Amino acid sequence: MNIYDISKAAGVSIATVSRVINGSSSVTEKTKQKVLSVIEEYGYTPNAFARGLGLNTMQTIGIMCPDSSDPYLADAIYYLERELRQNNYDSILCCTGYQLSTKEKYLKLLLSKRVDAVILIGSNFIEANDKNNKYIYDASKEVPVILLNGYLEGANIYSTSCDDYQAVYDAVSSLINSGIHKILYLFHSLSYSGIKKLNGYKAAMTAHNLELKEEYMQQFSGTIHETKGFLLKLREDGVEFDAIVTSDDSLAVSAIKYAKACNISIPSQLSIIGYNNSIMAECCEPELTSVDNKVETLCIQSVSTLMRVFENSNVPAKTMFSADIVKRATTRF
Amino acid sequence: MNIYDISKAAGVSIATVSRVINGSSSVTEKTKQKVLSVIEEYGYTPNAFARGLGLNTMQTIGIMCPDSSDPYLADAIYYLERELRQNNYDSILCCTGYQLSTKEKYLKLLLSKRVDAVILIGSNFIEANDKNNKYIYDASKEVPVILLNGYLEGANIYSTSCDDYQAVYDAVSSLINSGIHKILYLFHSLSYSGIKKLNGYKAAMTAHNLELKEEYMQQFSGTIHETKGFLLKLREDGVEFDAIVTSDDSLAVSAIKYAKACNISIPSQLSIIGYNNSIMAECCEPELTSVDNKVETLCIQSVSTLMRVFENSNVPAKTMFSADIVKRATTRF
DNA sequence: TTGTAGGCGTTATCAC
DNA sequence: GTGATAACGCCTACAA
Repeated sequence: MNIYDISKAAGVSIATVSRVINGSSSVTEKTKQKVLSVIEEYGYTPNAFARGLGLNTMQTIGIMCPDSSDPYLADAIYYLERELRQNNYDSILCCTGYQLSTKEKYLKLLLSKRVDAVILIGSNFIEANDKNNKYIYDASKEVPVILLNGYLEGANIYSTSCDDYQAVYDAVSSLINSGIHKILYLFHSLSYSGIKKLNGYKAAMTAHNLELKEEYMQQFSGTIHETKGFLLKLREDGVEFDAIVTSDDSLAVSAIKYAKACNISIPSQLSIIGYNNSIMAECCEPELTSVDNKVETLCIQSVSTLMRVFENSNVPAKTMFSADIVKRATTRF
Repeated sequence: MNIYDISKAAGVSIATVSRVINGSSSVTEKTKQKVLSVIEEYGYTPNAFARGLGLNTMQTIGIMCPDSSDPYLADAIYYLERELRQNNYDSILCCTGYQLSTKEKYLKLLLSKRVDAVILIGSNFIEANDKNNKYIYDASKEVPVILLNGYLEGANIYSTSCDDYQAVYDAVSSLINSGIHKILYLFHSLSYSGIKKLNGYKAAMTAHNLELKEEYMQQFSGTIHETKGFLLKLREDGVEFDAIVTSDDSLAVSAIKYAKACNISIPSQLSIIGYNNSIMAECCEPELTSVDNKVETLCIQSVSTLMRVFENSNVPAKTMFSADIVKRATTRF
């Protein structure tokens, strides 16, 4: 069932059928109705591949993220998909894991499918060594590249992010102002935003004349229970702290488990601040004070930016939102 | 840059170029190398739309789910995408929400994009009133339909599910055998698997000669805190229970919050069993005993079933796995 | 307002 | 082993 069959059945040319389908210019109401009724009768649907071939687009955006089951990234995917669909775009999802080689491979693959743009969720895509970002620059030569919570300077690259530096700076400052000085900063990785968060911690400590100790800046990746074990080990090794600020809610949940295991009471003896304000922050006990970095806002903005890029509007290459801190029960302020 | 440009530069015909690209039949090693080097030089990538038009496939599967930010569904999406990609298929994600009209609309939309198959995650797509499932039967006339945790009988419809009935039956029986008789069953919806779970509860109670009270079968949808409020209200209204079995981990987390609020100790005074064994089960305190309904297994099986359908292998229309109960700290057994 | 014809870039079927 | 050439189904100048 194609446009020829319809044209034959309706007694018009394929051009007219096409015009009706695309609601385009001047077609007599009468012929239009005729065609529509035939289309209805035969249950005809235009072939998206043929259309794609001609128009060189299938209205599809590639969404890449390391791991769609991470609650924070899952949220982002949800909002992005919703916004894109509202603009008549489909989303091809691609979970890359955290390896550079796989990211490169999958980004190429996505481009070979001729997506109209690519959205990279999370700063894990930006490598510290800039020459490893070549795959992103390469992509930007073909389609617009949208970075969510990452930043890279380049033509056709647009980034929307949250001010992670300031967020951690504020969180740490709040703790210090409430009289807590021994603050451990626990993080997953030194991705683009990972570095900004760490710098926020450093700056806040320094600004308040507190010594920056290596032992207070700990990187760890593992399950919730492995992370708990890591903290127990730290304590055994004599590292003392009255607060833990983390780069991710799951690390903060681990911190709560750690406190439980040691009979340390929260927040009187230990304050904890998470990051992302994900569902995990509400599941734990006590409920977690967490930085809300505005995923929904970021996603809405990203898609809106992309649509404006498609329209050739003048679009800023970088947009930044400030974060909020959602106070719950793991802090005293 | 298309196949003509390459053929010209390599001094061969487009047919030969095509053969080289697709690694197909007899091409001299020499001409093959010649073509490959030209392709390399020009950085040529075949046009996926044109290929799609000819082959009538772009190796793409539509994945539908009500809400990709739900931790359980997010897991499923992750595993499905991974398995599909291993089989050289892309995934178009489509979050439909819970409204029938939207599900219908989006399923049609997906089909109009000419996906090779559709995977529906979760039993929310199966309507109790079978005539409302017409949209699924319609879809199955065009492409294979894979149901994950749902069941519908029909040609070209394949379902992979977890034995929810037995899982709840076993969970409730375990409680009863440990001496607990006042068991509240709390659930979100009466979807296909929702009904099976409820029936599992009923059967277990009946099998142990316990009265089936309406007040012990409660349906509620809301946030974690709203659900906590609902349980508090139930208690105020005089409903007494020593255990809460839920259809979803988030409900179980709410139950924990409820117990906390009433100073009821877990599990000595109140046992709680969740469902899905999602990340939430490990975040809460005490950690949640939860039914593991094997998402990863379900996803692997679903994709493998689909691939066999594509090969025209003989494939069973229905596959069912049994669930496990993961014992943590909210139960005494 | 409507129709004709060419182009989009492949793959596949023939001949040679 | 390789090369013409016809689909695949749509959109869109251009012509009528």
